[in-house]
Amino acid sequence: MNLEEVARRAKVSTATVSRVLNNAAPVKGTTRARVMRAVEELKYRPNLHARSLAEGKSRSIGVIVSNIENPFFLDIYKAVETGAHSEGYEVLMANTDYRAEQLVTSIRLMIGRRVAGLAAIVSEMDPKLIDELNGYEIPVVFYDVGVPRQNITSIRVNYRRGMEKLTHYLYSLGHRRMGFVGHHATLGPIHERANVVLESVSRYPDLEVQTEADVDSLEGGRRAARALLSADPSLTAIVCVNDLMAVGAMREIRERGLRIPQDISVTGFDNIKLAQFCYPALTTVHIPRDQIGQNICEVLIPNDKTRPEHEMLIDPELVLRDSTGPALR
Amino acid sequence: MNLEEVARRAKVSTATVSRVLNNAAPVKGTTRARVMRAVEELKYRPNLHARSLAEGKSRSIGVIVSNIENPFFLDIYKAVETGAHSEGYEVLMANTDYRAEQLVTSIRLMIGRRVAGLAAIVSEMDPKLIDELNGYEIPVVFYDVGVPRQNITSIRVNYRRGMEKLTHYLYSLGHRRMGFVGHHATLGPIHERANVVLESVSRYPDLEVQTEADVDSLEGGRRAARALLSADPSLTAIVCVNDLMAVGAMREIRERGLRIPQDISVTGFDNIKLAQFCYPALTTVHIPRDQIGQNICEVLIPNDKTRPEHEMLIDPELVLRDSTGPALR
DNA sequence: TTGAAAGCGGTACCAG
DNA sequence: CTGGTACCGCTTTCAA
Repeated sequence: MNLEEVARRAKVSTATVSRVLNNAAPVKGTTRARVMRAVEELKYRPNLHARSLAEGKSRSIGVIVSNIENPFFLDIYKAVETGAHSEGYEVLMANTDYRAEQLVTSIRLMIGRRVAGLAAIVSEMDPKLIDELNGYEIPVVFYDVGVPRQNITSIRVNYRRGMEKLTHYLYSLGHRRMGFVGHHATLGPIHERANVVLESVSRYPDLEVQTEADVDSLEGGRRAARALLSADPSLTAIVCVNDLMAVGAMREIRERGLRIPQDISVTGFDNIKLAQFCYPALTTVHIPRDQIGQNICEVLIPNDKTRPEHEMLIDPELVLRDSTGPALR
Repeated sequence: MNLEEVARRAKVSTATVSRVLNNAAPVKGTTRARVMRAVEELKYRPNLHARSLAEGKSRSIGVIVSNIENPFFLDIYKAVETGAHSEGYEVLMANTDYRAEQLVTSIRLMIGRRVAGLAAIVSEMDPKLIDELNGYEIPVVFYDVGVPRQNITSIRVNYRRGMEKLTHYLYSLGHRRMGFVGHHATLGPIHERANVVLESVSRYPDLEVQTEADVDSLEGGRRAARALLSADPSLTAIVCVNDLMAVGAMREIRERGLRIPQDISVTGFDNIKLAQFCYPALTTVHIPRDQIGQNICEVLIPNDKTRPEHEMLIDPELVLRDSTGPALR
C-alpha cells in the first residue's frame, strides 16, 4: 500500500494525496474527504523513509547517552523527548555503555538517519569523536565534553564547583579520611569530578583520599565501596561520582554493619529521584536535567522565537539530606 | 554527499560503490580500495532512508513500552537491544506513558518506519490497538496482553500465580489487614495483579484488603501508601503492583516512623535490581526480563536456527528478602 | 484546485 | 568484474 494505490482509489493524483496528508496546499473539501476515506479504508501508513528521502531531512533528532540505565541520562532523554514532541519531532536514542567505539558507531547511525540535530550526552571523550563530528552540517550539542565550534554547542556543568561544595562540606564536618567512588570513564586524568576530590588533598594537608572505580551501576558502586572499605576500614566518608553508585555504596556499608551517617557519610551527585527515596536520603548535588533537555531542544530544533546560546555553564547546587553527618570516629 | 559523488571520485559506477559498501558481490581488490579511499576522503555516510526504501525494509525492530522510567521496562528494552545488535539489527524505542492514544501513535510511527518486527510491552489494552495491528504483515509480540494470532505472538507472565504466592505467604505470616498499591493501568477490572489480591479476600474470609492507585513511579507508590495508611493505620502489609512503587511506599512508611517489616511488611513485583539495593531489601516475585527480551528477538528477527513458540507463559518465582515478616500487631 | 513528472539516494537486475 | 538503469514511495515544482 502506497500513495499510488490511495490515489487510484480516491481517483486523484498522488500529488493531491500528498497534499491532503500534509495539508500543505489548498484542496477542495470533497476531494479531501474522498482521499481521507481511501486512506482509512486501505489503512494506509506513509513510508517515513520515502518521506525523509524526498524531504532531504527527517523530523527527528538523535540523543546518544553513555548509560541509559543511569536515571541521570534517562531523565535528560525524557526531557529532550518532551521538548521534541511539542515541536513535532521524534527522538532517536542510542546508548554507548561508555564505549568509545560504540559512540562512533552511534554517531554514524544518527547521521545515516539524517537526524535534524544530534545531542551527545557522553563522557567518552575521544579524538575519533571530534573527527567524526567535524564537518557534518547539522547542529550538535555536547554535554560536558568538547569545545564549542560553529555548529557545536557545549553544555557544561561546573562539576568542579559542585564537588568542591561537597568536599568542603565534608571537611567542615570533620572528615579527614575519605574515599572516592568513580566509574571507569572518570578514571582519566582529565576528569573533573575525580580531580577535584584528589586535588582537595593538597588544599587540606591533613586530608587523605583513596580512590576506587567500577562500572556505573548499583553493583559497581557497591563493589567499589567494598574495595575501599577493605583497604581502609577507618574511612569516615565516601564521595561518589553519582547518585546511582552512591546507592550501591550505601548497600555495602549497611551490609558491613556500619551506620550512615553516624559511622560513615556518603554523598552522591546528580540528584536523581532515587536520591530522595533511598535510605538514608542522599546528600548530593543537583543537576537540572529538565533544563538541560530543554536547552538541547532549543539548540537542535529550528525555532524563530528562541536564540540559543552557543555555550552554557551550569553551577550546580548542594542538596543536604540524611546521608552525611559529623565525623565521629 | 551521495553515492554518485563517491562513484565519480573513485571513477566507478554507483553500482560498484554499492557493492563495495555492502560487500554484496565480488569486486576487484584495486577498485575496492579506490572506492574505500573515496569514501574516507569524502566522509561519506550512506543515507539509511534511501537504503531502507530501496530494500523495502529496515534492519530494525521496534519496542514500545508503557513507562521507560520503570526499570522493568528498561531491562526488557536492553535485553532486546542486546539480542538485536547481535543479529545486526537496530532497535527503535517508543514510550507511551500508559496512554492508549500514544500507543496508537507509536504503533503508526513504527509501521511508518517499516520496522521488521514490533514488540509492544504495554498494559494499555484497547480495542483500537487490535484494529491497528490487525492486518500488518510484520511479526508482532505482545507482552502480557492480547491473544495470539497468525502473526502475533503472545508472551505472558502468570501474574495470578505470582501474586497468589505472595498473598499466601503473607497470609501464612499472619497478615489479615492488607493494602494493595496499584497504578492507574491496573485499575481496570480485568487486571490480574489487582484481581488476585482482591479475590483472595473471598478465599480467606478473615482477610481485609484496601486498594489504592497512583501513577507508576516512586512518588506514585509513596502517595498511594500514604492514602492507604491514612485511611487505615492498622494495616500490617502492603502489597505493591511492582518494585518501583514498593520502594516509594517504603519511603512513606519510614517517614511515618514505622519499621519494615516489624510494623508493616511490604512486597514488590518484578525483581528489578533496585529491589536488592533498597532498604530493607524487597521481597518480590522474579520476572525474567532477559529471557523475555531474548524471546522477543527470536520471534521478531528471522533466524533459521530457532523456531520460536507462538505463545509462552512464564511462571514467576517468589524471592524472599527482608521487607516481609510475621504480623506482630 | 489538480495532475504530470522530476528528483531524493540507494539497490539490484541485466548486459557486456 | 563492472556499468547502465529501472525502480522504491514520497514531495515538490511547473503547467494547466
